[in-house]
Amino acid sequence: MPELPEVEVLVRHLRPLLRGKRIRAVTVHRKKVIRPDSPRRLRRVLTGATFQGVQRRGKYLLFQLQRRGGHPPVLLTGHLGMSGRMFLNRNPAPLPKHAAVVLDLGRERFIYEDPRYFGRLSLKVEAVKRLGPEPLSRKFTPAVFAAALTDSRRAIKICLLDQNLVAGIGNIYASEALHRARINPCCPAGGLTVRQRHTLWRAMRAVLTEAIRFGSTVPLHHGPGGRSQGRLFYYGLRTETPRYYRECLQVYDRAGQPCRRCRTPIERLVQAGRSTYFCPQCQR
DNA sequence: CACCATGTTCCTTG
DNA sequence: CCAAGGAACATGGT
Repeated sequence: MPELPEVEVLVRHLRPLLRGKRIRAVTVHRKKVIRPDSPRRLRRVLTGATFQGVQRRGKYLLFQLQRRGGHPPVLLTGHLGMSGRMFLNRNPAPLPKHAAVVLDLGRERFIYEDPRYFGRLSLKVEAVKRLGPEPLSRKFTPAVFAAALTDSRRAIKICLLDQNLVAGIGNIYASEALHRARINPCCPAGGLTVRQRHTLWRAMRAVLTEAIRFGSTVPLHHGPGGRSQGRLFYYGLRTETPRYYRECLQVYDRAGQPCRRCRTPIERLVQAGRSTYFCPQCQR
């Protein structure tokens, strides 16, 4: 589930659904996902609080909550890890197998479920404060991006995954952006020309913006008739094509398949223990 | 059984 | 100090 576009689409989906809803009860099924908070503290802070807004910062969801009794507002932060999902359910309905935290909202409930439990739902904000600039914000200019890459001898793909350099890029969109910019993922970041940095800056923003427009890689549910027929719905937004956006990716998870631009087989390599996909022809 | 997976943190080594 | 590499976390898919 988890890169900037997936989180952005989820936030847009949740925002109107949560606004004004009051938390009646908090159930923590997996303590590790609320670390370093305790279930008791989370219950004490959240019970009775009302959702005011939902924002995104990098891959984090930020839930702004208004408390009663003159207490200051509180910020609940969420991260989906590798496999997390957040959604609303009608209240008396079966919980998913890996429900980690459930917020009782009265007639509905908010469910954070995560089979691998790598994600977080907590009151901790330190990691959010350390994040680099938002790649789609106006403050993220080509100059800001170029400056962040100077003097770095790390491979450019590794830099794109560094959340303190730019917030929100993950393994899928790092490969996609580099292919779009026609830059080899192994290039030392500090060795890129000014022109290449500008091209990559534009490619990153284009790839992220397009993914958001298409509803990102993860469908929330299918239209009437299920998977076999009807349209796919991505967090409530109808897609522009009757296909998974995942199938529109240029290189990610396409090792051995022809590059959509030049037909050369896509290659896979491992950087920092993670797969990188690229076209050896288009990307020098 | 093997290997892979949209992420982050911590630890060790150079 | 920086960089790179590996392990850990925990479960599911192929």
